[in-house]
Amino acid sequence: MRPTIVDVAKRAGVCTVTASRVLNNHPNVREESRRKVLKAAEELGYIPHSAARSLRSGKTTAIGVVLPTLDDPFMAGVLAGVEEEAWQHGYFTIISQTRGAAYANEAEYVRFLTRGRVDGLILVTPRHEEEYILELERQRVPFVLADKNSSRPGVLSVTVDNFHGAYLATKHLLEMGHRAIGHLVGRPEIESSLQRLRGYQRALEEYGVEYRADLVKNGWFSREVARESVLAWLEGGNLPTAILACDDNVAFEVIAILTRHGLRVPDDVAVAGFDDDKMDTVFSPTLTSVNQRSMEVGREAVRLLLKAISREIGEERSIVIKPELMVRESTTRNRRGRSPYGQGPGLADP
Amino acid sequence: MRPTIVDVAKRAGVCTVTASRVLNNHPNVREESRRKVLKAAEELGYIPHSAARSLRSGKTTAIGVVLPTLDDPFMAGVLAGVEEEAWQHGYFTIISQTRGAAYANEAEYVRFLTRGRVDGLILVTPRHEEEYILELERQRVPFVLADKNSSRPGVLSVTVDNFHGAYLATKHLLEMGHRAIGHLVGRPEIESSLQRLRGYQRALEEYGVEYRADLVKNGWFSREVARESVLAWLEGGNLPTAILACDDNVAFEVIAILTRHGLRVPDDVAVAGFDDDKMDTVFSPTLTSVNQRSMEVGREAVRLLLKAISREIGEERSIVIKPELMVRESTTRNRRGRSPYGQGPGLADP
DNA sequence: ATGAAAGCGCTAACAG
DNA sequence: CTGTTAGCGCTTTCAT
Repeated sequence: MRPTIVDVAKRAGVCTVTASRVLNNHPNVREESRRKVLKAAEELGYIPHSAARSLRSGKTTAIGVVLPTLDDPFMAGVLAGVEEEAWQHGYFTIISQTRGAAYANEAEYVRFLTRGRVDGLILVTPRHEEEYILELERQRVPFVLADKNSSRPGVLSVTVDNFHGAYLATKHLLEMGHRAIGHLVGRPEIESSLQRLRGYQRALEEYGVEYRADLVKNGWFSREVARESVLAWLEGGNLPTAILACDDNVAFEVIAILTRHGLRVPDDVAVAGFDDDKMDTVFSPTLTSVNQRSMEVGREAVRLLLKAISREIGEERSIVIKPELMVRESTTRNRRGRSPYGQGPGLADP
Repeated sequence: MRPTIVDVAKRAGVCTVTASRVLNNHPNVREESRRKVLKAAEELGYIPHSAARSLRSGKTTAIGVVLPTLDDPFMAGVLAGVEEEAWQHGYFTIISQTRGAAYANEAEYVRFLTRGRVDGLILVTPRHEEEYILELERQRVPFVLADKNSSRPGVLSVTVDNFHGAYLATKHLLEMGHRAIGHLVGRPEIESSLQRLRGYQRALEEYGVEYRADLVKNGWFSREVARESVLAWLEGGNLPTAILACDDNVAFEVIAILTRHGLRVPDDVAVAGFDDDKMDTVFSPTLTSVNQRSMEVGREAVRLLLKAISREIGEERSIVIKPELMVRESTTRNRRGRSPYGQGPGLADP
């Protein structure tokens, strides 16, 4: 049988409470006792039982993150920030991915983690809010929403200023002289996608450029969908001179399609994306993109959550991260000419 | 205070045992009792306390995955497979990333999860094995190593046949007529990288091509390191006619450097990578790559782990996943000519 | 089909 | 500085 704290205490010749104190770095323990307990624990290969500890103490020293997928640069960034910040504060991070709507297991994961497994939760872009946000509130489980403004007031959240991101990118395109600027929208049911659309519209307004519905099409964070949209523009003869994609993956696809149709980026059409993916600087033209500072989102979410856990929440219930625009070749005319070595590899046919 | 099972039982007018039975779908409960308990639980917003449940039952219905990073297509694939398979068997998946050697928190995460949080562990490419594998064995914690053959016999593991993957790729390059084939090695301290090196060597042997030490350089899964290696070849005048990179990220970098130096891929130098990254088919030339079937790795790891948890381990203690070679343009001479629309975007200067 | 009693492993509160 | 007592919330006997 695996050793318990009783075995450790027995072996060290002290009572379990003393052993517990040593194992938890409490003060007021004689040096000799401390030594003996640690030695006994070491010899027995003792590992404390988390469940027992949590049950008694009411603490888990863990925070949970629930998100739809891990195969995404934004998510990876958030998680890196969460892990780093949590670790610094002595917390472990437990991640669960719900893998999309197919399973609809999001609520189950939240419930699973909620009681006794973590001290608080970070929900990244939750889909079926309604189902369990209320429950979390009722249970008084500390939680923070990341990358989504909750409709419920008072809910803690860290969001990227998507409006501002799209605004910056669109403004940049306007300043480069573009007037027919297309936008491939992520998903109409996702709040952040709508905010980007508004940021795009605002920039147009500011420059006195009329909003054209035919220049706004579906992007859906999907290459296939984006392809259809671009093809529709091409066939309709109303191809914009600049395109703001919903993410870099889609932006790459857009560049590929345009290139295949004999158009050059950025000379004929400028293209910008979202995410500042690490691939952005590998290929030519390098991709102009909105950096959402995802690690910062993760870090702030943890800071907010830890405050909620220790019931020190102040005024600040909603943190907004300002994205940055990374201007690169895909939107910059008169780029430093072609490579002196001739044409490099282009983009692939599908 | 959050409701406990006692509250639920009281409200339903039964004892806690009956409530527990209902909540755990035990048979032998009158339909009326069942109804009453479920109603009470619903009304109170009851969520069972995981820690208490685990402490008593000795089960968690959760499996843990510990891995160094999430920002990697192989890891994302493994995790997708794990989550899918585990969910099908009624298990939750808890993931922890240790974020590299910087923290050296790998062992701490393993210990943290080990007792009372999960029923078993999947360790993906563990770095500091020695530190805790022994401990896990001693504690009789079921665990499976993924993507790494343990030095200890009897340890459960799922590995990609890296030897075979590199062998397939090298053989393909040989069949395309190449004789000076370079290899950028991942990391000499990682077993899988060494296995790939051996697979590469074996293929050369089979084709009677002599192994040249000068054609094997550092890749380190790092763009910077790969760049140095390629530059060394260029300056040394011993550039191979084909290069097998340690992963797709490095392969992209290689293509970028070669292109910048006026060389064309695959016409002057063929390039292949590992991972079958989703970017492989976006850019031209599309990238030939070894698909490691990472999802399958994850699925098999779960199957093995669940057997270990239920103590039904049979003969099969070590599963080997056969990778597949995805042949694409970057290694295929006489590719279907240039795009009829002229040169597409090339690869970027750094 | 239901309940009473016991205790999983640990630590907070108190007493010494 | 150390120990005794109690009990976190739940499920597993074992009895009825």
